[in-house]
Amino acid sequence: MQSIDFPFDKFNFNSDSILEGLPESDLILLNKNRVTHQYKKGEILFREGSYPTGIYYIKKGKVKKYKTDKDGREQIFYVCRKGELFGYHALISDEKYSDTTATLEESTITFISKDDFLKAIQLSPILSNRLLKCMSHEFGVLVNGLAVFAQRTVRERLALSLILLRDKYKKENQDKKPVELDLSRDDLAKFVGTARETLVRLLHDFKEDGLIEINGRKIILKKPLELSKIANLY
Amino acid sequence: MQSIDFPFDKFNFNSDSILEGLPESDLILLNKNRVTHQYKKGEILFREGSYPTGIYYIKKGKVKKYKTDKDGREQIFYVCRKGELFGYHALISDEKYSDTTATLEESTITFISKDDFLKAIQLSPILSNRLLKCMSHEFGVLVNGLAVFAQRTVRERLALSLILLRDKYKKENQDKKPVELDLSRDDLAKFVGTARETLVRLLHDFKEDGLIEINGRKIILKKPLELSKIANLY
DNA sequence: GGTAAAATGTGACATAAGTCACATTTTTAG
DNA sequence: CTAAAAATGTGACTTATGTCACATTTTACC
Repeated sequence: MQSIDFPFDKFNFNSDSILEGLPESDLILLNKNRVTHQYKKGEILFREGSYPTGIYYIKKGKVKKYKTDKDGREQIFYVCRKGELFGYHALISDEKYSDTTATLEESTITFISKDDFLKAIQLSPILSNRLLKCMSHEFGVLVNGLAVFAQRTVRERLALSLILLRDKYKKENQDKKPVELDLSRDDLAKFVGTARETLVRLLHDFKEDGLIEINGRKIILKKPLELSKIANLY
Repeated sequence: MQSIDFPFDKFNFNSDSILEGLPESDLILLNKNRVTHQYKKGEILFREGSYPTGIYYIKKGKVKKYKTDKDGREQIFYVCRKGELFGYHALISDEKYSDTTATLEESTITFISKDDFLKAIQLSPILSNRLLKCMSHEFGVLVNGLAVFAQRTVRERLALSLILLRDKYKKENQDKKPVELDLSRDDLAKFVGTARETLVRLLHDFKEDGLIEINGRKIILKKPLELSKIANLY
């Protein structure tokens, strides 16, 4: 298997770092009223334009964050995996959600109420500093994403997307097994930012060139290094 | 003149709010070693990939924030005007700059050193809270920008860009005079995310349709309302 | 004030990528 | 197990937008 040296941090939020190893006292505050809930695939956690009531933590599963335009076209701009926190921006800025978030697969998600979270921020400089650091990092990630959409071709974006998603679909303790991307062509197209038809054709080109393997809906990267060259970022 | 009800906040950072009316004690900390400098048009304040040494505040003028790709293509993703603060993300996240920032016109800019700024954050919960709020807001702004690049046509993006830039080029105490966008075709093309040739042709279409007026490099919006319809956002 | 350099504008052409209309395969549910 | 629904794949066609190669206008500067 090709190993690959890729700057994932330029494209990944780092929200795991917010709660990880937080002092017990802070965790107690946050966990006071937390509720954990099981979601089926495709369930919406919050919608763009609605008001936040709390934040979410993924114990198991994955969610997609996306925008829907006037004509109903969906653009996925981020996929959160296990361990990530989401939904805190709108809450902190006291605004409506700027995106919609839905599960990509069956997921277990913990909800922390608005009051608990805001109180914890006020009382814990550690938490507040971590949020500052995390959101500063996110700024760069989104700017990089924006540049990709503005400057790269669909083919380049697909190559990049496959690399980024492989990282998301990596399972722990399964370093031996190849990573299988398990999402619909539709969702992949919405992540890449293209039409499903175009996506399908490009996938077959990549397969022809031996860069990927396709098993039904599942995609396995055979030559991530070549793909990163096609992404043409650096 | 057409008045226009447009959600500018969805596309503008709000960094003015960070320092505005900050307690005197905090300002003293921040201003301890500040230096104000005059810049000519086109000067670079910092480059993507370099390490931050402080933050910047615009007393007069405008700067563009942009990414340059492998092939040298520039994508402007934000224009800061008088009163805005910039350069704090990389500093807070302790990372390299994710973009390059350069003056768009002759500008007067104050520099606050890294140490002073970081110390002020540690000592002032007000400042730290404002930064949190501001960066949460910026998240939504960048997500909106990303969606625009992923989903809107060049024509739509140009209409939107003209509306957003008019707001940036608005002069205080000159509500009577029409706002003149005074930037090069090249920079406008880089902001819209298109080729200069395409931009020029679309501008002439808009002129034909009476939506804008062109005086040399200067552009005046005659029908912002129509333009906002063309932008096709809501 | 005149000349070089930079910025702007235009025509011709190429092409990446979207759309539409179906065929085929896979999944779901009764 | 089977029918219906959803997801996937394919061919034909259109078009928005980029590229190249210059003409023209504006700006800068000795």
